[in-house]
Amino acid sequence: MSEYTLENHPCEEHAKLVEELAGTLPDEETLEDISELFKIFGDSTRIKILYVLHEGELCVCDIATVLQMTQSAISHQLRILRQTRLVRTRREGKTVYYSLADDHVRTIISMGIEHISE
Amino acid sequence: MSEYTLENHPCEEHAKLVEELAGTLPDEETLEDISELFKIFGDSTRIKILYVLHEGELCVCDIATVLQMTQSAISHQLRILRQTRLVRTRREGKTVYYSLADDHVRTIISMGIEHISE
DNA sequence: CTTTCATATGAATAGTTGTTCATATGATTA
DNA sequence: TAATCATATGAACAACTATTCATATGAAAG
Repeated sequence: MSEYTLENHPCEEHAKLVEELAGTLPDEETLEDISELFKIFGDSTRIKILYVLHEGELCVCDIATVLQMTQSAISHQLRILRQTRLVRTRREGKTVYYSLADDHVRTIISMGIEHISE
Repeated sequence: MSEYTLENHPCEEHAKLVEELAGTLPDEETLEDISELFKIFGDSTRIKILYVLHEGELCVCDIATVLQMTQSAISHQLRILRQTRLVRTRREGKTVYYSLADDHVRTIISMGIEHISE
């Protein structure tokens, strides 16, 4: 027995507050989506990719060169960024150019940088 | 051979741009710190904890009750949030109250919510 | 001092994730 | 059509992580 319920709650006085909060909590799916979004930013390779795309579009091999990583590793990460719609692609012959999907991504990165530099 | 260098780069025309970007990229440690920060937000349990603390301080067992999880699981996650200075603690007898460390945390969560609702 | 309560933590485990290697796809050029 | 180039992807593996269970700590009450 270690999972508390609203019935056997040990801090009796908090019961009302707890019940209220349980009501205001967004649904599981939404909270899952939010954490999934942040999970994308929680990898230094992906942060680096997003950072270099900050300036403008780049092709896959250019990103690999700048970050000194293999084309495969970069491509795998770009797939994740593409699936979560954080980056956009543009094809030009054999080359595929990647760029940030919108300014939202920029803002989130800036937010992280700001928090770190304190 | 799959790791590109500035020397054997296949997209000759991009060489200059690539070299420039390599220079503007923040140092490894900073980028690691930023991704580490986002990694904290990349777990739904921690997001939920931060969300319920949004309203005000709560003790460990109250958080466990609201989130319908074990005290142990919550305590482990609170340790991570404490170590990364995203939450603060205040002791009152046997009870330990947790609250958000600063408004920065609030802003980041709002950011995530905003991005999701599109 | 013993018991009880709230919280913290170590060890174990199951699930997840990032990179590598090999190979496939899809577009250009010879 | 064959060869080459840029990119994508599947499988495998190593590293990491969140939860559970058992137990420890530390404070209050009896």
